[in-house]
Amino acid sequence: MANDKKFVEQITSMEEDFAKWYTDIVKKADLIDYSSVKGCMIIRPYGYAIWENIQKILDARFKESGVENVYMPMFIPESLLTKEKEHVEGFAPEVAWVTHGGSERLTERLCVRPTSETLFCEHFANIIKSYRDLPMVYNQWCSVVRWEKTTRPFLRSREFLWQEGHTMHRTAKEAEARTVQMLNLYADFFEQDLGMPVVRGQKTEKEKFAGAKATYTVEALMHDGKALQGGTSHNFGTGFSEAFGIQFLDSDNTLKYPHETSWVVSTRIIGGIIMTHGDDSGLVLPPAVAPIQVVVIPVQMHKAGVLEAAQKIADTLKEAGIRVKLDDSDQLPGWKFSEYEMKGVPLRVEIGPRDLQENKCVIVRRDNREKSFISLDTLVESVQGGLEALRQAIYEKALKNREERTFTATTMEELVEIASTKSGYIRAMWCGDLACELKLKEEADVSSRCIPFGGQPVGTTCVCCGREAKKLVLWGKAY
RNA sequence: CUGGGUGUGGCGCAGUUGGUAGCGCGCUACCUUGGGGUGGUAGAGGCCGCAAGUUCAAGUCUUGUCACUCAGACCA
Repeated sequence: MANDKKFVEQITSMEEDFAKWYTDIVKKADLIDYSSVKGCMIIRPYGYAIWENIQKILDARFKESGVENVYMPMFIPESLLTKEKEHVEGFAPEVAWVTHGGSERLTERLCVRPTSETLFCEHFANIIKSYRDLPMVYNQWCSVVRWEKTTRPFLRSREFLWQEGHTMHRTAKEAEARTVQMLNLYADFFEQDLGMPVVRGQKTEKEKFAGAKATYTVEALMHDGKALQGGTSHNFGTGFSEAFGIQFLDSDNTLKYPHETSWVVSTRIIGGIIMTHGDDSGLVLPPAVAPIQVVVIPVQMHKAGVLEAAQKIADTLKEAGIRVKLDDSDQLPGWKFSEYEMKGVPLRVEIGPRDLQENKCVIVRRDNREKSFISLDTLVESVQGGLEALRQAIYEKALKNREERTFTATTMEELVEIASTKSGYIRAMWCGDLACELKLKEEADVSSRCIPFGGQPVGTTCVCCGREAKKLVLWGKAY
């Protein structure tokens, strides 16, 4: 039953204006509302449910890997924040300060946490005494505040939700292993659950986290060819330990500094989901995090038996552990189709009088709108199969987009040419010098996204200066 | 922070040489329709972002300010 009718236009098309398309979706899919404080957004039930699903999946995996959840205060005294030099320099420009309690001026101003390394470190210094106290593998789910100049829902807001893991280890080797372990955990989550292909790699000195020894990243490519850092995992070495005087007595009876790691994902990944999978009809949600995985829409629901049949379908799916919603509101079916497409519900089940007689229903996939008529006897299998097929299809589509948008440059002219005419990743060799990185920014307006793990060299000399190069870097424009 | 755009019922907009606010969608009720936003009837809803100024009179002119938004710089 081919359907070539025009679909209702309710949002700006991607082609026309990607940024406007994005904000249209965020609003029309009921994910957020703006608040009276610039850059602070209200995450509405549908948007928050996505975050809750993300939390549920990640939290379970964290705990499987030995993570314990804690909660740290939201205020950091100025003296504490400034203990690690690189760290404070990285964050000072964008922290919000509390200067008064009631009407009284505080003797020391407090910053609203932009991140909690310093708080964790202060605490670790108090509780770590012996090698027997290690490793310490903590995480917290909270919000942080960064006074950004320009803001965009999910992508850059002044307050945002995240998780921040902070761990302390006896040896450098163990800390490095944890850093990589968490990076891989994120990568699996992105690829398997969110259907977002990622590149695992290391950040350059310039792009790494303030105070870190090494920063690893999973980089995703959005539909418009801009990169988004999905998750990040840092190895701090002993830098913070030394700054905060965290020491433990090792089994050889000498005092040592523990090795620290930190790893983060934020609500920004919701923006990533939108910009990876969405289309001109709205959101497309990966089943793993979709608040509603299947919507059941009765057609001619006042005819005998229709609503009952729809209810039975919903009940059957719910029993099978599928998140299902029956929409028996008095909106017209066509209206409902558009509504749930905007909200990115992966599968739609239609049931009407015609299907009843034949013990059938219609399943429609959100990503390609393919309709199939299925027997009610195999409903659960068909729906599960449909969800799985969609999961794979959106991953493949995103992967194809990335492949089509990954270019290679061996000369500066080539790189500038690509950067000015195309949008995506540019693979190019780099000597490791900051000057060349800055020059690429200057001349091609690209930044280094990461040094991919196992990246195959595309040459032997730096694309910028011509000196010997060993590292392949993915360059691009980022959110 | 720099530069551009926009602020008028919930949303999208109109509003002429200054004369005291209108349209579409949505919302409410009823009818109708129902496999891609059905059609109709009757309603509710506005200190025109905020503050000064000019004027007999300001949505309209002036200045300031705030917010949203886009493009940069910066960051998850």
